[in-house]
Amino acid sequence: MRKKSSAPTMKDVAQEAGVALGTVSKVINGIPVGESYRIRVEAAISKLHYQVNSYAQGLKANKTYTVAVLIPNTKDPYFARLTNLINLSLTKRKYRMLLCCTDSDLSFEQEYITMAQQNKVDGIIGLTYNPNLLINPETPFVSIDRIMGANIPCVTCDNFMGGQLAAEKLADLGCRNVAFLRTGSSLTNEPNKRKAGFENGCLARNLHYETKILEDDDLIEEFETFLRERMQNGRLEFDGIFCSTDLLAYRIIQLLSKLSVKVPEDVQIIGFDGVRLFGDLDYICSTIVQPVSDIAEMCVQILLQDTLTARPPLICLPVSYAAGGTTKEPPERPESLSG
Amino acid sequence: MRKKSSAPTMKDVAQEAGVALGTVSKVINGIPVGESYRIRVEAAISKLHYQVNSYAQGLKANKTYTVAVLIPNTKDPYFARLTNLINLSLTKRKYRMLLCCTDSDLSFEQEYITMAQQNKVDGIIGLTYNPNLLINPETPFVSIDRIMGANIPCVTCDNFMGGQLAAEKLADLGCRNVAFLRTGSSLTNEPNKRKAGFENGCLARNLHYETKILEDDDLIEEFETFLRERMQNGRLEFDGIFCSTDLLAYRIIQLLSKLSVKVPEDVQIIGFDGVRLFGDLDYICSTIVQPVSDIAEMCVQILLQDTLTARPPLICLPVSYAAGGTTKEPPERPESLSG
DNA sequence: TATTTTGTATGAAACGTTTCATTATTTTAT
DNA sequence: ATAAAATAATGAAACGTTTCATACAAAATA
Repeated sequence: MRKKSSAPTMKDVAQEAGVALGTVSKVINGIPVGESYRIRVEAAISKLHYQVNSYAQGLKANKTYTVAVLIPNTKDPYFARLTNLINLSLTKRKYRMLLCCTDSDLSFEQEYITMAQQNKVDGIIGLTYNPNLLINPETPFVSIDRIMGANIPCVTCDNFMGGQLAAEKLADLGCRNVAFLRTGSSLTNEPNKRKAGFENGCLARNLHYETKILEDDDLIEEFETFLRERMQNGRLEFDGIFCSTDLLAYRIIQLLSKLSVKVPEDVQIIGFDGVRLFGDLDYICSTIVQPVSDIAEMCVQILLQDTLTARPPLICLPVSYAAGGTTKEPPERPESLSG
Repeated sequence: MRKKSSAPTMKDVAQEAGVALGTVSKVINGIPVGESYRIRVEAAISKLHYQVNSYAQGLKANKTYTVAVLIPNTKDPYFARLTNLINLSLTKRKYRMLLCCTDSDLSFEQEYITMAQQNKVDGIIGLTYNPNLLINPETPFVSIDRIMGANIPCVTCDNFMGGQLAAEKLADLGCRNVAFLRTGSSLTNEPNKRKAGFENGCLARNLHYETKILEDDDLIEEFETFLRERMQNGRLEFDGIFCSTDLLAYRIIQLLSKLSVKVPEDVQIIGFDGVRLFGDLDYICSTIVQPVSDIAEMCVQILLQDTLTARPPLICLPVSYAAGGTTKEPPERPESLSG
């Protein structure tokens, strides 16, 4: 009689151990059984190299211990860090993470949500852009930075306060004439409040300000035109710039270097996100730091807590400021070589 | 009679449409059925908002269309990029990616491999460090940068050639006295060949060289001691340094700035990996660039191809050099603001 | 019209678990 | 020693699919 070629099942284990199916199940799930039974079952398991089939388990339990995370990409260090922290938080709770980089393809976002509803995952954490996502209200969903609907919790940082903080910092550092730059479309997403907060802060400190927004991410060259127009005799009329993200800040700095404008001597720059090199070395620019650990933790906590008690639809976490060399202060060096 | 509260099943659809179970299955799987049947089934599906339960499918098919990716973290931009590209490549093939950041916890690596063997995933792509991983030969596994065993394919770049290239570049740029620095333990992983390649290149070009290796990643401060010892009258005796990774290069540059050694004027530095800011902006240092797209693509290709024909156990992809401002050449600016 | 062939829908069985009503055994009380 | 109660193992049924042998109807042939 040939040995079965496919993987051993609980039935095989039961037979080998000379016990019933239910007994094997109990041993596997840590439910107490008689000493002698447990020993025999364990022996059979290791003899046969038995492994549970989690699909059969999932079929019964309708629970997968898997969460889908939708994120534009992992190349942007902010997203990469967020992903890493969400993964950590999920792992702590014995959950697994199915990662979907939606990149520019908005249809991926819907596809993954559909998948979630096919029981492949227990819930979704999504940083999405597609404005028409169909989310079944039965599917646990936590949104990052975008308000999706009345019953879908959204975790974000205090973007308004962040904008305000940027204005105040620039004022404190001696700026009198500042600009706000942003790329990306004007969806109903929370980060857009950075602008309002900045304006509010400028008014409070009596700062003259101007705003320039490019809807299309790819047309960043237009900022060059904008900045050139604001130059006279090789001098930029702004002495401070607040960029909606660190990525944008970095590109603006490149641009300014091309225009021979010095940072931070001629113009001070503050970004947003708190991006660091290699995740925890230097800040790449002075920046409003998102509490990325807290955001990750909060998303997971809200998603996995089964109590569906009334909860605030919007969880807004505090931001902070960090000097990163693009303002007239000594940059902070988080935990590097402080000898 | 109350409506069932749980999600509708194929049975419900069959009943609603007045057809057999098998017919519903066919419609769902795109197998031709009579026009009138198909229409009725489709109507029932949309009426009931039916979604297939992929756990039941998985149980039958023993196939999950999911691949686990084991990676230390996503904070390191190189890993983040690799993850992103693997995800892209998997998505193209209709596969999903279960991401596991193993971080410092080596036991996670084994846990995920066990999981794969419980049919939660169809295969694994792993960049692992745990030297004692137990991999069932039945489980499709592709290793990155580490040779795991005779029958486990390993994808890597030409690390030896990379080291050689670094030496040659430094020689071409006028260096006469160079150093190789590395952190991390000396496992049997492929990247260790960078050292041999570098030494080989130095010998070929008649460069004087020295090597300093720190087994423990956290003791990077010891490089400070090392470099201080190699200084006389405020002048470093090396005019070129090759670092085993861009991360290390970056930290060495910080260190040198503290010692008032100028890069690239006093000492030229070459790293390894090809890390760029935000994934595709500037190189953060002059570097040996890994063909990260090809590595990702190759891993997926090898993992998913069902033909188990004899294949080379080691796939070695070519590297290239890129100037990034830490050597005496104009840095390359990949696709940024080339106005 | 009777018979064979072809094409297509049917639904029971199987995948590998977990659950729980039933049965067997041991312990305690009388 | 017997009855009752407590404890623990048993294995059939169910989870929601896919598959495939069977049944049926329509078309083709005699």
